[in-house]
Amino acid sequence: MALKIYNSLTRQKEVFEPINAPYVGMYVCGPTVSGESHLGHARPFITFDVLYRYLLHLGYKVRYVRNITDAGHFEEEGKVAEDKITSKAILEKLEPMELVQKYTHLYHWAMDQFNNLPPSIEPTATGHIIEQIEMIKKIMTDGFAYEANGSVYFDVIKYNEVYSKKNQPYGILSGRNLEDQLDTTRELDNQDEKKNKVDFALWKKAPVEHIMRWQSPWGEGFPGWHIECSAMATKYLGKKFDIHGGGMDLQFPHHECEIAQSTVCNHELPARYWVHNNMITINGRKMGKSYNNVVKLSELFDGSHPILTQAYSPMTVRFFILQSQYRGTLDFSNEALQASEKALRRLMDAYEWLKAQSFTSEKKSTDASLDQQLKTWVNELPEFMEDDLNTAKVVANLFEMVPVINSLKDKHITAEAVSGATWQLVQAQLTLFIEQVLGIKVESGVNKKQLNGVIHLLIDIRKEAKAKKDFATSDKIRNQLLEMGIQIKDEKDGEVSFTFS
RNA sequence: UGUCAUGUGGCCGAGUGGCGAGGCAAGGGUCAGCAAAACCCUUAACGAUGGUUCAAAUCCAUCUAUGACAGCCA
Repeated sequence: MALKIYNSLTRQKEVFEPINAPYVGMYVCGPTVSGESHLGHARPFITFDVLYRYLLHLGYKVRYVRNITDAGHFEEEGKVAEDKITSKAILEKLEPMELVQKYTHLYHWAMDQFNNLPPSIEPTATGHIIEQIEMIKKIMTDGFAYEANGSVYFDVIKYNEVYSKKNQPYGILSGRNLEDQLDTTRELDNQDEKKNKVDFALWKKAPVEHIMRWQSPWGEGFPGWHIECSAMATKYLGKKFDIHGGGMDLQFPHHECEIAQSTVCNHELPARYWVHNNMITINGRKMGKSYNNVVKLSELFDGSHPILTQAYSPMTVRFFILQSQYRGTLDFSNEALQASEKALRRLMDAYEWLKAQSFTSEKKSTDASLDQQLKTWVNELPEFMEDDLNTAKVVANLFEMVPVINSLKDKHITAEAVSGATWQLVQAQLTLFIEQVLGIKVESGVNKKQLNGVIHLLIDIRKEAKAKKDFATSDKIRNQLLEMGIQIKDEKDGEVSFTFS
């Protein structure tokens, strides 16, 4: 069976065939580091992490490029032309790059919490200004962009005229036609610079107060929103690469514009497979500032957002996301997260127990149908992954096996019911799919507060033992704690303290 | 308003026309000093109305509700 993924470009599931096997190039749009990452960011990065992991598992040599947008773009194109990062920096009295650094660190921290593998290359927009300028120059030379008052715009109408004849109209990815947009695009103020309202900026002239600015053939300014991804993808993955990923909200206009830019420069569609994850909603609503329901990842992990009734661990959130297929919307609620938390614990308890067992392959099975059923569940795991990353089905099968494992643990079934070889297969495949493919790691459920409580309890028991002159017990507690790296010390005043070594 | 999606049991979510995924919750039972866990069993859904079909959650049409995009957004 071969890996099939849904290609937004062709609107169907397609068998994945790399251009240049075993090499695979994958580009995923990363975050704008003008603020802290929120729950919405978690989905694409976890989704594409799983795709990355699965491609690696299949034996591909993957170059995974995920950018960091640190240049800031216009909040409202044409109207205010204000740099998001700069404006926030003034509010916080931080240098723009200081702010970028701060949020980049926080973003990396969150990615690490989720157990996402780092990408192969993580280029920044500000590190590729030259490449972006070169690309814009090329687009202008070919006549698909024009300068107006120090800014450069992409000529969408002209592009559409020329490339419609080559079966590649503007709107090829999003399924929009240009005529509709010309009719319905809202009239924004101050658009006189553009020949047409559908045109988008490649380079923007920097207003005097703008801190982030670079010298260009058109004066001082900063790059437009879309050009960075085209420039960096081309630089690191070539003119044509395998997979381009991102959130569904980026499909239009961002990815559409990327296609137009790259096509003009490189004379071909930049990527073969366009993969888009769907959005996360909160209690049925989209996350957005106006709804006051944007949950930052740090708030999610410590439960500090008012919408949350408790904290949720990174693995709970990861598991929650993987319980659905990436192309559907996923509704977040406390109830749903709590369900995931409990479910994950049950799954991992069973898995960890099984992992610690040893089986000998000589043992024959006494329950052939159960033996066969386990093999079937395990063998279906790759099939589900290869059907457009149906992690929901993978998880469902994992849960089918939990009662069997627990029955073995509680001796409701005998160890001989299933052959040793099958148990070994189950062990190996569960490790592969839970840890490697889904990227779920064992979380220690014990926090410091609980641990301290336990130590105090042991200290109390030791005190009681000493009072009864049961020194065997008291020494056992002290010595074994010491072996675990916890040293308890009897103070002169009779109090007991402890330190972790 | 345009474009595109979506509507599955109390909640979250899979579903490739043909014996009702899975998780959480709920009810009953086994086990058990109590509790928890675990195991077994049970309940329950396919937005509405038509249509195609031997057979539809699944295909078609209309309606309805919700959402996304069209300006930033994962």
